[in-house]
This record gives sequence, C-alpha cells and structure tokens, in this order.
Amino acid sequence: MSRRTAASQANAGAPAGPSRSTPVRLVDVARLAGVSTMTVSRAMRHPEQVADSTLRAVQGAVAQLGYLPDSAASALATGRSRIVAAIVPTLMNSVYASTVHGLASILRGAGYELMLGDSSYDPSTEAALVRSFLGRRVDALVLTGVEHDSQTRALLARHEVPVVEIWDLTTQPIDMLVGFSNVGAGVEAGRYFAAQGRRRWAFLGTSPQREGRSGKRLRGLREAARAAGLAAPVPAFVDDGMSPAAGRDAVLRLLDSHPQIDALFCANDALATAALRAAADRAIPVPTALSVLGFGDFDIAAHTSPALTTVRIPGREIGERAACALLARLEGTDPALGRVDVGFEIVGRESA
Amino acid sequence: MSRRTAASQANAGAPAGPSRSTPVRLVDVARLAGVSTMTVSRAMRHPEQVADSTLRAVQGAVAQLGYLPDSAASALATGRSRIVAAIVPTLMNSVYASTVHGLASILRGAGYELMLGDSSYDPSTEAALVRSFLGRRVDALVLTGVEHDSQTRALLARHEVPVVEIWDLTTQPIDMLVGFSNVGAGVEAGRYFAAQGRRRWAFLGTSPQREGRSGKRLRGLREAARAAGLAAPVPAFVDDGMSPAAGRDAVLRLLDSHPQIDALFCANDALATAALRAAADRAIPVPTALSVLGFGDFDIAAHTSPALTTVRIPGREIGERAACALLARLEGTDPALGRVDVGFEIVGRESA
DNA sequence: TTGTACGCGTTATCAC
DNA sequence: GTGATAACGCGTACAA
Repeated sequence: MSRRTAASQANAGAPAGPSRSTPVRLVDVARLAGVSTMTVSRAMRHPEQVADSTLRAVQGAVAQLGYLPDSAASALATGRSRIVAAIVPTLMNSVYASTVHGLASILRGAGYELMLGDSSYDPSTEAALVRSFLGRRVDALVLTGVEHDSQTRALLARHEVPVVEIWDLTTQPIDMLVGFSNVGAGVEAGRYFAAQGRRRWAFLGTSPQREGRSGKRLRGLREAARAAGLAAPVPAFVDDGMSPAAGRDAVLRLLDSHPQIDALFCANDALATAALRAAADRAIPVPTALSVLGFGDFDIAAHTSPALTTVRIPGREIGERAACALLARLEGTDPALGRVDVGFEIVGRESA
Repeated sequence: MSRRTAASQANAGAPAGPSRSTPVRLVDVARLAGVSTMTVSRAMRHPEQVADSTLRAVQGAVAQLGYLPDSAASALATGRSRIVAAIVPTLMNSVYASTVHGLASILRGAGYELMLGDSSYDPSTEAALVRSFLGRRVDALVLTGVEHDSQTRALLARHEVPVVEIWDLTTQPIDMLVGFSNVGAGVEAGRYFAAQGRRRWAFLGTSPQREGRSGKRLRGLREAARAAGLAAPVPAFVDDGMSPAAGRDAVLRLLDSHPQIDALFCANDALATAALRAAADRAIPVPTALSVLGFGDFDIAAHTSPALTTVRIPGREIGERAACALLARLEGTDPALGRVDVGFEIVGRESA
C-alpha cells in the first residue's frame, strides 16, 4: 500500500503551505516538536507524565499542524472504540428522542460518541443493526425493549459486549436494564378510569405482536378491568406507523361500533391527540362522555384542548441512567447497578 | 502488547466450545478454511474473484466461527471508515428526526453507518462535534444550516471531507447543499396573510442571533409586509428551548399587549399549538379573529382543533437527497449535484 | 522523562 | 485464482 508514500512525495514536491489536507500524523507532530511519537502520544493522553517544556513544544506543534488523532487507529491499538451504539424503535417519537438525547449528552461528556439506529419496531432490522454495530466494535450497546430476535441474542452471546436494555422490565435481562413496568402502567391507567367510575374501557395501540410494550400496557389494563369487575377493554390496533391519520380513523371506527365506550387509553400521545380530534368530530364531549388518557407526555400534550391527561415516562432520565450504568461498567470504577426501575406517573390534566 | 497472545493462550487452555468470546479474526477463519487471510478477505468483499469451492469453504468457516470483520481495522487499512456524521440542532423536533431517518436509511442501504450529534442550536457545540467526528475520520459530514463558527470552517478547510449543508440555502455553500429558502417561506407566509386581508401581523420564534433560519423567516415576513404596504410585523422571541409552556406565555403577552394583531406566523408547530391554546384561553376565535400559521407540519398539526395551517418542509426528502449527494461523491459514480432546493408548501387547514 | 520496537486486524500490491 | 508481505496510525512494554 503506497497511498501514504505517494502522498508524502506529493507533499514534498508541493509548496506545503500550513493548511494542507488531512495526512497529519503523530510522526509529523513529533518531527516538528523534535521529540518521539511516544512523547506526543503521552503529551496528549497523560500530560502530567511529560515535562512542561516538551508539553508546550508538543502542544505548539499540534496547534500549528491542526493535528487530530485518528480514533480508528487508536481503537485498533487499544481495543476500545469509544463508541456506544443505541437502537430505538423510532426517532419520530419525542420520548425516544429524549432518551437518545440523555444518552448522548452523558456519553459525550465522557468522551464517547453515540452511533444510532432505528429498528422501525422490526426485530430483524434490530438484528441487522446489532450485527453492524458489533462489526464496528462498539464498546457497548443500548437496546430498546426486552424482546429480541434469537439471532440478536446469539450475536450478543458470542461477542460479549456490555448491554443495557431500556424502556421495559424483565426478570431475565441480557445484562443491564433501565426501564419501568409497562404492565404496571396499564394497571394504573385502569385504576384511574375505575376511580372516575368509567365502566366501558377501550385501548388503542399497536398490536402486541408488533410491539411488545404496547401489548403489555393492554395486558395491564385488562388486569385492572378484571380486578374492578368490569368487562374486558375493547382493543383497537393501528399498525401502520402510529400516524395520527390512521389513529383518527381507528378511533372513529371504535366509537361508531362501540358507542357505550366511556374511557380510552392510548399507547402514545400522538394517537391520543388523534382520538381527541375524532371525539370532536363525533361531537362526543371529553372528558364528560369520554375519558381520554395518553401515554408519553409529548411536548404537545399540555396544549391540546382539552389538555391531555397522560402517563409521563422519564425518557431523558432513562437515557442518562443507561449511560451512567454503561460508563460505570466501561470505566470499571463504581460497580454498575444492573437494574433500575425509573417508574412513571399519571399527569392529570383535562381529558381524563 | 500481549493482549491477543494472552487471550489465545487462555483459549487454548479452555475447552474452547463453539461459542467463544469476540477474538475471531481473519486468520482464524483462514486457518479453518485452509486458505490465506487474503483469500478470506476477498471472499467477503469480492466473492466473484474467488473460486466457488473456496468461497463455500470460507463461508462455512465464517458461519461456524461467527466471524464479524473488524471495521476499525478495515478503516485503517483502506482509509475509509464508512461512517457519515450528521449534526442537527435537536432531535426533539420531528422534522429533523425525519431528516435523520431519511439520511440513515439511504446510507445504511449503501453500507454506511450514521453518527449523530445535536448542537442544541449552539455554534461552538457544533464546532466541538465537528472536531470529534473529524477525529473519527468520518467519510462525510452533514451540517444543518449555513451559518457556522470560524473554528468549524477552519477545521473543515484543513480536513477536506465532503460536506452537505441542509435546511437552508446560500450562494456560498461550504460544499454541497440541500435545502429551501427560509426567507422565501417567510415571504409566502406573508402573502398568505395578505390574501386573507390580514393587516396586523406578528411573528413568534427564536431570536435571529440564536437561530439564523428562524430569523430568515422573520425577514421574509417583513419583506412581504412592506410589499403589501402594511406595518412591520410584531416579533416575539422565545429562546428557552421552544417549549410549549414558554411559547404559550409569549403568545399571551403578545395578544395582551397588541390586541389588534390578526395574524401570527410561528417558527414551528409546537409554538403554533401553544398559540392555539393561548388564543383559546383569551377566547379569541381562530381563524376568525386570529390567523395562526405554523411551520414544519409536525405529526400533530392535522389533529389540533382547529387543525393547523402550516408550512410543510420535506424533511425526510432533505435527508434522502443529502445522502444521495454524498453517496454520489463518495462512490464517485455519478457526478454529485451540488445544490438542491427542495422547496416548501403551505398546507391550508383550518387555523389560517 | 523519553525513545525503540512491535502488535492491533485488515487490505493493496504484485508475484506465482 | 491464490498467497506472502508490507503498510495503515497509534499505544504499550521495556529499555535507556
């Protein structure tokens, strides 16, 4: 491979002004500073181990050359990429966006970069992403949810990498876990309806096969209905991307076919907003005749009319805690806490 | 560095079951398949250059060992990381999320991974991200907006990397550009108001210093007002994170201090939703007494009441086109088109 | 405190 | 069609 050699020759022939292209390596800095590469490396990584005078010389050379260490080479030499990968179902949902934001800010503060993938709620896409990330030798992996492909599990078993699963709970996590009980959220939603004297509940979300966490919320709602001695909630599923348009149609169908429904729990606030609109279209007063409860506490929830009562999930906190757990493991300082339940909270506003 | 050696020895001593830890390298596959490392490398990258029988042998060994090529090593050897970095102001806004999604899906299809950063609308954070990404030797960079730190520009000048700026237009792009005219959007918003006979306009957004694109929309609105022979629009700025709560207060203050306002252009739909709510709070009928125009066409825009009239930006398309432009440059096949104006469109619904 | 020598896992070259 | 060899740029023992 004579790429480098050729470039060097080209440089040698050229006027070689101060602002050349990329090829600035450790050696170049070392030469300019009049020291060895090792000293430069140390000066950048452990400045305290180097004499003040040489340190200044190195820093000067670095600045003059605009040297930027090559992290690929560094990764190869150390076996650590300082990259963490995260897979979320979608970025289009502000709660996952908060989680990603929380993750990224903590990690970046510790010198790690975040590599992001969205699985579109598809387990095999998740597996493909995991494979790709593992190939990039990421130092750790964040996975949304606790249900994964057998292929994903096999991959993870082979390449022992720290893993944090987020946004759900399970008794058998792959490794670490930061989430909350989705079943519990469903149960609390039901109790909330029961306390209001609602007797005929419905649920709007993605189908359980497609998204386990939504299914668990439905399961919780069912349990609460049984406990309250009420009929099982009527489920309605929208699978094409949780778009408000599809959601609205689904709610319209639901209200038309089951006019006696007096409470509706939606798997996310976008759907709940659509439900509010559908109720308005049918002239059904909310919350008088119909209680609408959302999930996620999206930005807009407080500003719909009526303002949306919803289940608030600390999305950003999930990201931050996951990042901290990973860092603890990666830096090997504090013992990493394996399992965190961040909980949730029903924010009572006007719609329920 | 005897990490590898030590590991090998440990492996040699252990039972060495089929599902060992990571250390599976090209050599291991080569040994098992009875060929050289070069042949394995070729079998994976250019299968057509290798005999069918050896190909099968290699594939078998790869499968049996669960081999995953180390892209850091590959990056070092080839000089290409197959990573593209993108910097957006925030992920909390679904339009940028679409852009990121568009970028990621096209890039992944071509074997590139996306590394993401959010600048929080802060130029110096952007510079820090650019520095970090450059250190990672990303193959290309996507930057939101056309205004950048001098430090950012210096960095980019030194390390010649393909760059695409998105979400705005300029006559002097750093390199490639995929966006639309923010000034133009402001002008069209004004024309829309003028056509409705609105005479006293207002603008709600972030301050121009903080976010150039929002400022350009205001500038466009001003131009339109002048052209229509009307007074300059009343500006109101919310700088603390575009939160609906802050937005609502700002609108309340605006409406109270300038009761004659009959049209309001908001820099994003979250703000517009807050404005809708504020108008309801003051019992101001929309759109009869007040026309509210949003920006971004967020998911929820169609389902507020009244449904939000807004400026639709093809966020996803911006991402996709940017990705295509990059790929064209990186793969060197088609000539990359340097400048794309994707335009925008006012979606007339109920609020204006 | 600083330098020498070699290895990290992969690929390009060029000969066979 | 296949293999030996030498990089790619950096970090770590170990010696000085």
